[in-house]
Amino acid sequence: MSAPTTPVRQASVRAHNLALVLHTVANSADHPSRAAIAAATGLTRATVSALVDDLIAGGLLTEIDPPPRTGAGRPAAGLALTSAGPAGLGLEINVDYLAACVVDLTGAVRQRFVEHDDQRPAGAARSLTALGALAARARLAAEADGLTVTGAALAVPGLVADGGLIRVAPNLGWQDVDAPALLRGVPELADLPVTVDNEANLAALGELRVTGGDPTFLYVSGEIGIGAGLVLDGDLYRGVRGWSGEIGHLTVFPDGRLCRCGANGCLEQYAGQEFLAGDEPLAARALGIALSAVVNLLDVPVIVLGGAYAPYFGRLRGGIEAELDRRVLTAGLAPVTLRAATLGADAAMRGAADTVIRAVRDDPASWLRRAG
Amino acid sequence: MSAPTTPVRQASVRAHNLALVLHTVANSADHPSRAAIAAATGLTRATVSALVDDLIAGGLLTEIDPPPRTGAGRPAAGLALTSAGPAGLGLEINVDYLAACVVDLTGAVRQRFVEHDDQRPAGAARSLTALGALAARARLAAEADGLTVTGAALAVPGLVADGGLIRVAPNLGWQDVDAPALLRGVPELADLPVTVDNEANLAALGELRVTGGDPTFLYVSGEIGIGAGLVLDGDLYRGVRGWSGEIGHLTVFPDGRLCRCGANGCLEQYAGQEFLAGDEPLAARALGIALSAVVNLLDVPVIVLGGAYAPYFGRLRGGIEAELDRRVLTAGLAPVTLRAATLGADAAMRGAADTVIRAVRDDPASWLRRAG
DNA sequence: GTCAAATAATTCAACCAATAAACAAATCCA
DNA sequence: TGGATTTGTTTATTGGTTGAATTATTTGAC
Repeated sequence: MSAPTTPVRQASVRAHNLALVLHTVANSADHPSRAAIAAATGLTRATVSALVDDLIAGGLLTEIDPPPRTGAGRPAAGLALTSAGPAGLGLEINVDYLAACVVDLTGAVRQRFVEHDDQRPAGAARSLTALGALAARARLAAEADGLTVTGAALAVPGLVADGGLIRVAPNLGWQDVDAPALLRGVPELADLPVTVDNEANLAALGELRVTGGDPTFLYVSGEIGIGAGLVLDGDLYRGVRGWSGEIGHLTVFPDGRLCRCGANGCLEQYAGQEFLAGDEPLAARALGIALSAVVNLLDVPVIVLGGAYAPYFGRLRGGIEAELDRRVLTAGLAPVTLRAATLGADAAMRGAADTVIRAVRDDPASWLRRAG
Repeated sequence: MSAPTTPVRQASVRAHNLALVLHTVANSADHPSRAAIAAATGLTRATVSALVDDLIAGGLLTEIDPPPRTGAGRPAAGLALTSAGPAGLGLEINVDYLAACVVDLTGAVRQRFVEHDDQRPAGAARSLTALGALAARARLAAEADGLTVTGAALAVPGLVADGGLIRVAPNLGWQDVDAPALLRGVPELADLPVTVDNEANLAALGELRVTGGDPTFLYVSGEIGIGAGLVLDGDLYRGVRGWSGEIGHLTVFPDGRLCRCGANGCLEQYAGQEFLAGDEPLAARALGIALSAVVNLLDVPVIVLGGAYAPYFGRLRGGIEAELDRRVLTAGLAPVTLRAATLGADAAMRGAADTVIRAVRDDPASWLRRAG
């Protein structure tokens, strides 16, 4: 019933309006004044002033000294997100690399460490220890730079259950790995809250931040496996158990090739990385069939091809669009936009860092309580 | 960014908490006291008292006279939703019948009119005029009974655009029909806000109310066409343009039978009502393939089979579950529950009425303003 | 160069809603 | 009959927004 379940008190009003002001600054193209924020949000100037004072005192906003000039009247003081303040640690573990980055409140990447190395022989414990070391370096460098890392998120190519337990990551050969526990074993990270999520989910969030445009889209990540991240109205849809987006195992040819999952005709067997290069037309057709299922089911107006698909985009596009045109019931009423991803291999790691930042942006009040 | 966009003031706090109290009463198995509501919501007894007073004054709650007895102490006054108060008018137009019902705040069906008649030769204008007459009778009967009909919702087997425009209803032979405008032509309905939605979407909401259990499920309605309503976390997911749930045109056999939509191998060509009776095993297989796509994509834990599927449930179940087991990647981690719908042919009409009631339940403050 | 107009931001009293604590009401149990 | 107990109401307090008045700082006109 979408039942409201928590009471609201005055403090919640303030928390909401703090987030509202912070979002207004974040989504603004220029550096808005307090008055501009008041006009944009519908709050009074008095209220905005009070809220901005809190946000400045808490180190989330700063006044930009040379304010943007206009006509007559007292000049406005421009406001901007601070680049010294809370930051998110984004981590990624994949078949052939480990990566860590720190992103500040403005979305800028402040630290970035990548270690190319085949992780399959290492095993979960060694991989995560190595990642922990990388993460520790990133964190220390960021904090030396005046940032406060408030949390970490880890992207993995696999199924993640509640609590960050990695149920299975087939291409790494992992099963039932408690990644947060292993990362907490690294002293420099022990105090950080760590979340774990599917690589495609986080990559979708990474794309969301940079595209800025459509808040509803499907991000398809073609690696050895094929995953997808579904962003509905600006929020990642993870599914009830967190297992949404397993587009690689959508059936495209019911009696087709046997997949390692045990079923026949999974998309992965036609458009996975290893099949992609040899036969783009078939891959495009299979992708087109699977993607039309998504559009018919969810009415998603935009599809972003990422991971290994991005470099093949030009060769895949025509074949995919042909299937979409034929198979999407509403294709005649409104077209489906097909785009290549823009972030490349960093998407998941940046999306991971972004989840941490997003938590601060969505609930600045709790950061302010913490900052004193 | 799921950006908050509206300011919050004290009045919003009250509006939220009014909805919170109303929901608590609605979702309660018994008739809770003010103190019980306070305990359940986290509000103080004083606040709950004040809110309840408003809700009683506005005619949404009533005190139940013989209160449920407990041990010691002053006896509690039980609270319940009123059965005299706001009500929703649910309308449905389908190939072979017109229907109208009125549902009160408690969810009880207070009026129900069904007119069996083939609508295909009539055309949109005549069908909607006839439905308007039926709706007018239902409304008058309900208001004679002390109810206030606050709005209407219409279920149609077709694609609906913003504003209630029916883009296409293939089985009725309709195209670009402005249903709200035609209904407003009926004098007894002219003042009612009317929304229009897809039949499967509203049937899903109808099932949601009666099942009460899982707030995330897919409702599949097998009629001549096959539609689906997707309920995510208690809310209907309509898609960006309102065209979600077109599961009938999911591709199950890419080179299979030609569908009237122009594509090959749509589910509808294997599991539509006219194909269903002859060959249940194939229908079950096709449904299983399509439904595993849904589960792989969305991690939906429950699927409800309605419409023409409900009577075939026993014969379809095994075949569908076999495909789900084989094709859903996470089938080994957690099973998918398959259920038959419980509401029968009334589901869409009741779901429609429920959307109206739901609006009052979710925002009682605006009803109170109106009620004075 | 001074003053009016304009715009930005702050101050302050008023209001509204929730809270906490005290109080009143109505029952049970000894 | 009286204490214990639970419900519901009353009252003072707190916190946050509003709106109007005030202060601050610039442009432009004379």
